[in-house]
Amino acid sequence: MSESTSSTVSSDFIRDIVNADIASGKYKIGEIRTRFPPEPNGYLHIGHAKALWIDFGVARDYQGKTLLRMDDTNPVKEDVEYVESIKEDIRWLGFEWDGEVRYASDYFEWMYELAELMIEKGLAYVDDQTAEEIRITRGTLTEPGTESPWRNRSVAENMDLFRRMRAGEFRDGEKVLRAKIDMTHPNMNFRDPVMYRILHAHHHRTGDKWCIYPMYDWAHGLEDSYEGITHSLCTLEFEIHRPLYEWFLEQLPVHRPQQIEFSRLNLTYTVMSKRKLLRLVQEKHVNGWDDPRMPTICGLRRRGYTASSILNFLSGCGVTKFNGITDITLLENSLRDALNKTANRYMGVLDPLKVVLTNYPEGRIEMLEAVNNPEDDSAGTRQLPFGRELYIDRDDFREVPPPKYHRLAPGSEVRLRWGYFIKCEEVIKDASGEIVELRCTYDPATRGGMAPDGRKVKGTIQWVEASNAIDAEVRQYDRLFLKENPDDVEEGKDFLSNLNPSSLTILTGCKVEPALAGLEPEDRFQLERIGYFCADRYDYRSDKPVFNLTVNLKDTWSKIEKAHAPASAKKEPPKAVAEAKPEGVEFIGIEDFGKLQLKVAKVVSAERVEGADKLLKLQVDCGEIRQIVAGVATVYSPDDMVGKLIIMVTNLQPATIRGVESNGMLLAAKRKGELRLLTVDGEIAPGASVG
RNA sequence: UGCCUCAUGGUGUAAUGGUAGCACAACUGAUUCUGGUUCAGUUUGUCUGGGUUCGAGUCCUAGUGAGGCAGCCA
Repeated sequence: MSESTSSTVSSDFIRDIVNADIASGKYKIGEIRTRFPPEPNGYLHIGHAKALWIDFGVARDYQGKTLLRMDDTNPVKEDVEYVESIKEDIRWLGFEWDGEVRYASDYFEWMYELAELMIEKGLAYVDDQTAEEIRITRGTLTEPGTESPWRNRSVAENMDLFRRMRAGEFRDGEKVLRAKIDMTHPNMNFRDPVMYRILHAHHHRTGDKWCIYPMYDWAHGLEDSYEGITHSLCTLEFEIHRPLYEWFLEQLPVHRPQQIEFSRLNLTYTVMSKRKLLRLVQEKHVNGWDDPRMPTICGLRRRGYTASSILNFLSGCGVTKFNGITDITLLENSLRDALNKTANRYMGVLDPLKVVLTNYPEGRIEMLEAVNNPEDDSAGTRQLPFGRELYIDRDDFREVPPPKYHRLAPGSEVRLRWGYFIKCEEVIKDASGEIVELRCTYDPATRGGMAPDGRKVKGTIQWVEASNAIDAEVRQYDRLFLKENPDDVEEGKDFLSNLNPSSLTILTGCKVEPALAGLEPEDRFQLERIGYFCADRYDYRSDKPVFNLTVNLKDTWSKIEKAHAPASAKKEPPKAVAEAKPEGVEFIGIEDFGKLQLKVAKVVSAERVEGADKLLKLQVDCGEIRQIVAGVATVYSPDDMVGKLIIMVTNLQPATIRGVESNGMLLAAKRKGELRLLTVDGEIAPGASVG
C-alpha cells in the first residue's frame, strides 16, 4: 500500500504498458479504468485477491477507477448467494469499487443489438448443428475444422432465426448464433465461436426475460467496452482469447479496451481451482467455504489472517507472466510479521500438566504483572494470578531431557514467564506410568522472573494458575494437503488422495489465562511460545472460548530436536526398510553411503545402558576418544568389546539414544537374525580411514 | 507434431545494452524473561548452442523445458 506514495509509477510489465499509453497520449492520468469481473458462482480465494490487488492497484496508481462487475452470463451456474460473499470479501480486503456493483446482465439488450449488427454485417449466423456436431467439425489442435452446412444462410434468414431464438421458439441446444470467421484458423477460438446459446433458465437478476445468453468471448469485451475500461487485466489462460476479444471489438463501433494477462497465483500445499474447492466443500472434506484451511478469503479471515498480511504477501509476489508456484511460507511469514507487531501476548497451555509448588502457601493467590506486547509499549501490562497449583505444557517437561533441552526436567530449574524460578523435585505418575503431576519448589526471591543472585536459567516457559484457568477449545490447523502440489498423484487417483488427514486437530481442555474469556470474535492474539490464534468468528463465546490456530511461531527447537533424531526418523517419506531394528540404530540410504566416513576404532571401555537391554555405551578411540551407543548387547557383553578394533562411521550428527549421547555408529551385519560385529584384524592404528 | 506464452539462487521477484540486486527459505553468530522478535554475517542464480555488440540476463536465431488452447464454462 505504501508504494502508492511514489510519484513515478514503476514497475511491472502492466504498468509499463499503462505508462506508455499515457506517454503516447492515448489516455491521461485519471482516465485509467480497470475492473474486477468475478463470475458469481463461487467464493473468492487468494488468487482473486491477487487479481483484486492488481486491478485496484493499477487504477489507484494513476488516480483511476476500478469497477466491480458480476460476470453473470450463465444463469445455470450462478447465484445471488455468491454475489453477497464476493462483495463482503472485497470490502474486507480493503478495496472500494467505484459506484454501484455492475452486472453483465444489465448489458444484455445492448449486446443483443450488436449481435444483430454482426448478423447484418454477415459476420454471424445461426447454426442448427447439435453441440456434438459442432464439437466434431471444429477440428483438433492439429487439424482444421470444417464449415457448418448452415454457415451460408442469408442475412435475412439469420436475423429471423436469431429473433425467434430470443423469442423462445426453440428448445435448449437446438440452435446457436456463431461468429463467421475461419474454421481453419490455427487459434481454435476463431473457428466460428458460439456467441449465443439457448438456455431456458431462470436468471438470478433478469428472471425469465432472456432465454438466450451470450458466451464469454462475445460478452466480455463488450462488457469492458460498455464500461469504458481502458485496461482489462486478467489471467494467463485468457491469453489465447485476446485475439478474438480484439476481433469482436474491431467489427463494432465501440470503445476498445486493451486486455493484458498476468500469471495467476499458485500456492504450495493448496488448490486454487473453483472446481476443486467446490468439491472439498460439497464432499465435506472441509467444513464449508470459510473453513480455516481453505485458501478462500473468508477461510483465511476465519483462520485469523489480516487483510494487510495478504496484501503484503501479494506485493512481494509481484506481477509477471511467469507461471510458478509460490511457497506458502511466504504468506505465513507475512502473517507472522503483521501479527508480531500487533497481537497481544497471553499465556495458555494446550496439553496441561499439573504442577504443585510444595513450598508455596496453600490457598494464597497473588497478582503478577505481565507485559502485553513487547513490540508495542502502548499495549500496556496486565495482572496475572499466581498460586500453588499451576498448569504447564506437557511438552515443557521431560523426565529424560534430550541434549540442549532448556525446559523443565527432574532437578532442573526454569523460569515461569513473568513469575518465579521453579525447580522440579518429584514426578508423580499414575498406575500406567503416565506423568500426572509435578512437585516443584519455587524460589520466592525470583518474583517477576529475575534472580537477585544473578543466576541464570536456560529456559522460560508459560503457565496458567489452576484455580483461575479458563477451559478452552483450540482448533489446531495444519496444511490441507500433504504434497506441495496436491495434483501430483498416482495414475487413477486425484488430488483428494493427498489430503492431510491431520489438517485439523481439535484440542479440548486447554487451559488459558482469564483475560482470554473477554475477547470479541475475530480478536487475534499470541499464546506465548506457541503461536498466533484468533477467537473464532462464529463459535467463540466468553463462557466457551474457541480459538483457531492462525499460524505457529517459528520453532527453532523442533529443528534442533529433529537434527538430533536418528537418521532413520529424518528420512521422508519414511521408507519401510526397517525390519525389526534395534533401538537407535540408524539407516542410511544407498545414495548417502558414499558420504560416510569410515574409520577403524579401538574400544576403550564398554558398559551396559541402564533400561535398555540391547544397548552398550562404548568409549572408542578413532583418533579421538568418542562415546557411541551400539545395539549389540544381545550378542556381545561389555567384556567382549573392550580392546576390539571395530569399524565405525564418524561423520554422523550426534544422536541421543535412551538419553545417552552417541557420536558415531559402529558397523555390524545381521544375517538370519544373528548379529555380528565387523572387526579388523592386525596392526591398524585407531583412526585410520577405511575404504 | 498446430497455435499462444513463459524461462534469473531452494521459492518468488528486480536489473529497460553497462557492477546480477531484493525478500523469504537455509546456515553461523550476537542480543533476548517467548527456543519468538531484533541485529550481524554466510551459502546459493541468468535453461542450452550459435550470432549482433567495445560490452548481452536483456537484442537476433536455433534448440530444450514448462504452462495454456479442441465447453452451447468463465
